[in-house]
Amino acid sequence: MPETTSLHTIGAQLRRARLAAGLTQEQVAELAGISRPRYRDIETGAAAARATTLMNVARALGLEMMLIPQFLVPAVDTLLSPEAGEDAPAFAPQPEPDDER
Amino acid sequence: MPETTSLHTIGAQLRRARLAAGLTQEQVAELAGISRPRYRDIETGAAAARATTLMNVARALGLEMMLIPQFLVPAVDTLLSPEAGEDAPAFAPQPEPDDER
DNA sequence: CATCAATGATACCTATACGTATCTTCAGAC
DNA sequence: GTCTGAAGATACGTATAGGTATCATTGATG
Repeated sequence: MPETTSLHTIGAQLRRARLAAGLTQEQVAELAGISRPRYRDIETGAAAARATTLMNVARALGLEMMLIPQFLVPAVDTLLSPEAGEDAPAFAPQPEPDDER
Repeated sequence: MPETTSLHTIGAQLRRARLAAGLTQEQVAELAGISRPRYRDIETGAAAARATTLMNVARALGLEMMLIPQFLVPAVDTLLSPEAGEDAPAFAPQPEPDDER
């Protein structure tokens, strides 16, 4: 997976969280202590923020950055999608809402 | 929490994962596509890597970077420490092995 | 129509992550 | 003792994240 894709994935997740919280880019940027153009770059995947910046942005949106052992990722994914789970094989491909603008 | 602390926390986690995998700094650096001095800075918390760099390093160590809703962090923490859990309040302060060198 | 807020986008400057090279320190092995 | 590998540390040049300012576009509202 090219890392630009990873950036887009992270950005899309941030955007979903931001819209769910009813915040503007400017508000999130201020909460995270960065400028709006920079937050925009992060959300659109145009730039790779520093780890500390990403953590600040995530926290501003009620998210926390964590490093998860790969073999536990499916279990965590199940936690993240309450409605999709229940009788899923716990290793489901994860439909990915794909809110790509 | 000052962000230098966050960097130290991440670095300590990477170090634990690296030692558990029996790898040298040089090997992890090469797997992650960065130089040894740079990996060292990340592991010691001396520098804030880019998000993409951190993701590459994490993957080299069998970890995955994820953004978790804060209210789910305790649940995920429980997943991460199977032996510590069981009868813990699920909101335990997490003893933190504190492998700081 | 005009107006305003939110977002997309560009340019320029500074701060810093990153690569490369180099040196030192420490712990084992011999 | 020497030798060797892993890790700590520094310096310098380049690439890029981040700040500030500015303009354009879109959508809603009057």
